[in-house]
Amino acid sequence: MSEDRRLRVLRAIVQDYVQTSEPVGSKALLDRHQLGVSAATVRNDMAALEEEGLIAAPHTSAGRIPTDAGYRVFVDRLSQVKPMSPAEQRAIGHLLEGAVDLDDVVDRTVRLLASLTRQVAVVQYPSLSRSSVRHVELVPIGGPRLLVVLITTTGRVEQRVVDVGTDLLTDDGEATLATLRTELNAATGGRVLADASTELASVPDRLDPTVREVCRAVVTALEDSLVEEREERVVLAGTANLARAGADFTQSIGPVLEALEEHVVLLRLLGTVAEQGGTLAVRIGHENPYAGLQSTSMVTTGYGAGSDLVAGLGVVGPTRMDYPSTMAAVRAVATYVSRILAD
Amino acid sequence: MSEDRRLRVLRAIVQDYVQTSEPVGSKALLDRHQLGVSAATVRNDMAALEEEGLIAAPHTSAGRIPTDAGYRVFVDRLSQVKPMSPAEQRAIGHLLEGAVDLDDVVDRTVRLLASLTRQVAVVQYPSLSRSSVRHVELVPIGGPRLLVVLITTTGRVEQRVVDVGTDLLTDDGEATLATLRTELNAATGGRVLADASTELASVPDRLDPTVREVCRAVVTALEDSLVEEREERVVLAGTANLARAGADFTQSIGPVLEALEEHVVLLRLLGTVAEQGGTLAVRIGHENPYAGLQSTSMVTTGYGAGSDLVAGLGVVGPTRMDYPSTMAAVRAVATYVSRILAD
DNA sequence: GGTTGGCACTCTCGCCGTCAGAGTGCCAAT
DNA sequence: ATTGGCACTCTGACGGCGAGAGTGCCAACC
Repeated sequence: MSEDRRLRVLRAIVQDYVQTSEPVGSKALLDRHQLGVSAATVRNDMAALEEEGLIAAPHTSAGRIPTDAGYRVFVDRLSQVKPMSPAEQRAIGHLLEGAVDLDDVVDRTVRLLASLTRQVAVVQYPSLSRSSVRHVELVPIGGPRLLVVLITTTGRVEQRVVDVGTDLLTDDGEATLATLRTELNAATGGRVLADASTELASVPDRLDPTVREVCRAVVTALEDSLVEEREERVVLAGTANLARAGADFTQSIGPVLEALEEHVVLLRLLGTVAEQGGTLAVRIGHENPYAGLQSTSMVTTGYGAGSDLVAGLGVVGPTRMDYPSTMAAVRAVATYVSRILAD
Repeated sequence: MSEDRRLRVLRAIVQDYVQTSEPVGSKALLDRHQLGVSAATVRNDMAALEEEGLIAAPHTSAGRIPTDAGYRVFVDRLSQVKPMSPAEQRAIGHLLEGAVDLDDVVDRTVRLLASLTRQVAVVQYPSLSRSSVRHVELVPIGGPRLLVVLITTTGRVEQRVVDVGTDLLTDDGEATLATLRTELNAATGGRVLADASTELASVPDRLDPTVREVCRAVVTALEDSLVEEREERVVLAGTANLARAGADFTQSIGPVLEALEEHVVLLRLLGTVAEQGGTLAVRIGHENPYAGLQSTSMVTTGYGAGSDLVAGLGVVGPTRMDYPSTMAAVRAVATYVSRILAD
C-alpha cells in the first residue's frame, strides 16, 4: 500500500468532487483518472484515507468527499497554483489600468476578483497604519475651527475638524499655522504611520508656549487619524455567488452573509495575512476562527505599493473550491493591483 | 356586497398573510378577525377580490395571498403608518447621537435600519450634487503636481491630483496658489455644487494669462469632483436577512443579491425619491423597474440636513412585508439622521 | 505483502398509490 | 345580500417498493 498512490487517489477525489460536487466512488475514479490499479485497490486506499481523516462518506453507500484536513493536504502537497493564461493576464492589467483614483482601483479590483473566481471577493482599503505620510495640511475654516488633513502615500485623505480655542483667521494665526505646518510635516513626512505617531508626541514641547495648546489639539487629531482602526474599510463583491453554491454550505447562506457583514472580522482575517510577505494564505473550513465562516474557505494575500505591504485581499467561497485556480487569481490580482498602486 | 367590507377582508388577508406567511382561507379569517359575517360571505368577497386582481390562489384548494396590486391598495388605502414606541424613538436617537463623523453616521444609520426592520437597509451617502461647497484647498505635493481638495457642507472631502505643468513649490508658485485659492473660494464658497460648477467656468478668463493654464487644469479637476456621479455611494446592511425570508422570493435570493450589488441601480431608485419632499415612497414587486428586484418591495424616503434634501435611504424586503412597521421605521430613521446631520 | 475479482450487504433516492385535511364553488333557502 | 350545506379538488405527508450505487470483506493470486 504505497503512500504515494494513496495521495494520488486523494488528489483525484478532490479534483472530481470539486468539479462534480457529488461524492466520488471508486469506480468513477477509475473512469476519470488513469491510476493503473483496480477498483478494489482504490477502495483499500480510500479506507485508509478515511482512517486518516482525510476523506469521509456522507453515508454508507455513497462515495467519499474530502474533509477539511483532506483539502489541507491537497493544497499543501498535491497541487500547484495554476498559472493564468496570457489572455487573462492582459485582461486583468487592462481593466485595472483604467482606474482613475484609489476608490476606483479598489472597486475595480474587488469586482474583477469576484468575477474571475466566481466567488465572494474581499478587498481591504490600503491601510493607514502601514502606509506612510505624504503631507499634512491645516486649513482654518472660520472661527476657532481648523481642518486637519492627512494625506498618505496610498492617496488616502483623512480629515478631522478641531476646535483649537482661538481664531486663526488672522495674520498672527496664519503665522502660527505656517510654523505648525512646517513642524508637523518635518516630523511626519515620509514616515510610516506608526513612526509618525511617536514622532508627533514631542512636537508641542519644542514649540513656543503660546502655540503649544493649539499644537496639542492638532496633534491629538492627527494621532486619532493615525491610529483609528475604525477607519479601515473593506469592500465586498460577488455575494450573489454564494447563492449559486448554496448547497455547499452546511445550513444555509444566512450565517455566511452575517459574517461577511462583520467587517471587523474580515479586517482581522485579512490583516494577519497582510503581514507575512507576498505569500498566499489559505484557511479551510474549521481552520477559520470565526464560526460563521467555518463552512467556507478563504484564500487571501497581501498587496500594496512597492515593497511595503499595505493591505490584504482575497476571496471567500465554499470549502469545495477550485483551489489552484482561485489561488492563481488571487495572486495575479494582488500582483497587478500592487503594480498600479506603485505609482 | 359592500365595497367597504370587501376592503376589510383584503386588509385582514394581508395582515394574516404577512404574519403567518401561509395562504389564508375563509375560515382562518373568521377565527382571527371579528368580521361579523359568515365564512360563505367571506368566500364571496374573496372571489370578487380575486376577480379584481387583488388576491390570488396558489392552487385550487389553498387560501389566498395578496397580489402586488393587493398590497398596493393595502398601503394606499387600508393602513396607516404605525407610530414607533417612545422607547424605540429614544433608542434610535441615542444610537445616532454617538456618531463621530459622517462615515460613522452613515454606518450606524444603515445598521440601525437593518436591525429595526429585519430587512436589507440601503443608505445613500449625502450626495455631492445637492450639498454645497464649504472650502477649496490647493496643496502642492512636489514637482508639477497639485492636490486639489474640495470640502462640502456635508463634511465630505473629495480630492484630485492634477499635473499643472509647472513646479509650484517656489515663491512665485505660492503666490499663484494664493490667488487661485482666493478666486476659487470666492467663486464656489457656499454655493450648491451645480451652481458652483457653472460659476467656475468663468474663473480662468478673469485671471492673468500666465496662470490661466494652471487655473484651467485645476478647474477641470474641480468640475470632475463636482459632477462625477460615480462618486455617489450607497451602503448596505442586513443582507443576511434575505436568507431568513428566502422562501418569499420567487426563485432564490441570487438575483436579488446581484441587483443589490449594482449600486448604480440602487442610487437611481433612491435618487428619484430623494427629490420629492419628506414623503415615503413604496415600490411593490413589479412596480420596480429592475427585474432583479421585482420579487421585492422597497420603502424609501429622502433625508438630509436642514430643509435641503441631500440623499435617500430605505429598505428592501420581500413583498410580503409588514408595511406599516417598515414605513414607520424608515420615516423615523430618516427624521433622526436628518436632525443629526443638521449640525 | 500488496493486489485483484467477486459477492453480499446497505443505504439513498425516486416513484407511486393512498389518504386526510383544507378550502373552495355553487346552490337553494332565508 | 347573506347564509348553511355539500360535493369536489388539490396538496402534502406517509409508507412501501425497487433500482442503483458503492462499500467491505474474503479468498485467490503474483
